[in-house]
Amino acid sequence: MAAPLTEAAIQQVRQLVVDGELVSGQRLPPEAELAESLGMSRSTVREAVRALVTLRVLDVKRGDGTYVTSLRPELLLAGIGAAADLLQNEFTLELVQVRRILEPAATAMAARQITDAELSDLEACLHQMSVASSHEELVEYDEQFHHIVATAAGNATLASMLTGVSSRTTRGRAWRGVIETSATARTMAQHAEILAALRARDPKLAEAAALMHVSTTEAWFRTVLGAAGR
Amino acid sequence: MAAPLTEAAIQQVRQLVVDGELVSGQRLPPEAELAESLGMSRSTVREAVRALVTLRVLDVKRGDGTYVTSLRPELLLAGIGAAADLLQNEFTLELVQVRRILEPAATAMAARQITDAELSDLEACLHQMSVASSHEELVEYDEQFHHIVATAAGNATLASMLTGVSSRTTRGRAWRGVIETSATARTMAQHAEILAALRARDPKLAEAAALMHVSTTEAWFRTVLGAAGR
DNA sequence: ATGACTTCAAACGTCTGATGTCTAGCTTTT
DNA sequence: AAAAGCTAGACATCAGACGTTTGAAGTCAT
Repeated sequence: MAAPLTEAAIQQVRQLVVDGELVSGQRLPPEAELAESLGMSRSTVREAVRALVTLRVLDVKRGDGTYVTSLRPELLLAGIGAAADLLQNEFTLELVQVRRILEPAATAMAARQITDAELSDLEACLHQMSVASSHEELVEYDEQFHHIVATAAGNATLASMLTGVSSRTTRGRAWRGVIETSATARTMAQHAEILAALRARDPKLAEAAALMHVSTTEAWFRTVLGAAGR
Repeated sequence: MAAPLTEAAIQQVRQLVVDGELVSGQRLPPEAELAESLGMSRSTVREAVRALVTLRVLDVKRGDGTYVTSLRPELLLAGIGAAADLLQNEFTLELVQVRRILEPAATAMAARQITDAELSDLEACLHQMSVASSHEELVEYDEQFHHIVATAAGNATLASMLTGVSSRTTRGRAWRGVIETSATARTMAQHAEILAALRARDPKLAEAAALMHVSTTEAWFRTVLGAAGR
């Protein structure tokens, strides 16, 4: 049979992490040693390490060594965002649908435990959006707004996944739609409604406000993709 | 500044895919040509290719060439499952919580459009589970059951994410709990209830049945992690 | 003794070139 | 025309060399 040595190396090192023989923050043996102990050349080990770096399991510090990352959800699930950007148009609506499920749930959770500091941050975001002078700025603070809400839900895994499905490109396209349809005022109002619900610590209301917001985005994509897409 | 050539190569090739210059199924130039056109050595190009293979963007066929994958959600989001297995115990509960959000929603969607063939498959799974003779077999058919439901929801992106958060290790641990607490009969009954709701094409009921099921799992993990975990 | 500067060994980053192995497609044979 | 064998091209792996960066030990002036 074939000899996918690199793949084997990836699995072996990965297994060391799963089994707890390599813990978060720990330093790996130098590439040369690893190569010898795994019975392969340094090039092959490097390819394996590169793969695990891509998965955010390892972190290489040049001139120093290779370390195991914190293995936190924010890192390991960051790939979702990258993946979302690569999905074809065909799946844009699917992404929004997932967001439609996650965002209301997360917003409801946030309503139960959001801090005053986070509420202030949200208000600041809202203000920045209202005075934004460029499309990029608008998207930037919109992203920040939703990220704060997701984080306030107190579930890092959920927050990472939600952030991932709300990738920047999708968000950018949605805002272009908002502007084209002169719905900026309405969208801003929706954000204000979400903030108000959170401030009132009203989970049900927050859930509803978030659903309204995502649904607007969904409707926009449905018309665009339905008309031009295919 | 530093010269992360490999990283640059990854981004460049990735950008070619995003920009549509490399479409799904297309073959890339040979490593040698790529190296020359990107102005770097073959080793470096290989590391970049390896990274993109890990992300399931490229697929290397030895002796033949390197191709762009289908870029479907099942591929690009498969990493979620791998990531879930690497998450520390600390985040197990977070994963279950996400599943608690996604699974009822997906099950409700499935109730609206599941096919008769899929219903038959589910029944077959259920039967296999009832006569399973080993722990592995049980987990196997349980996994299959939920995967069919997720797929029947008609959203490949959602299905991939749901499958990802229901990683095999987590599922295995949950079943161990089911057996330890002699709750096998009850768990089987819950699956039957989900199937019944789907068969009745009753979204609300299906949602409720799925929520009940996931909540049982969540409760189990809460006791285990609360007691021994820390 | 303290702080800043210098030196240096270790480790990663990149390149080169050679050899092994596999695949697809063509050629030959039947 | 179908099956067996052959070959060019492409990936897999290896070995070795050299460049760059980093952290820390060591040095020196204050």
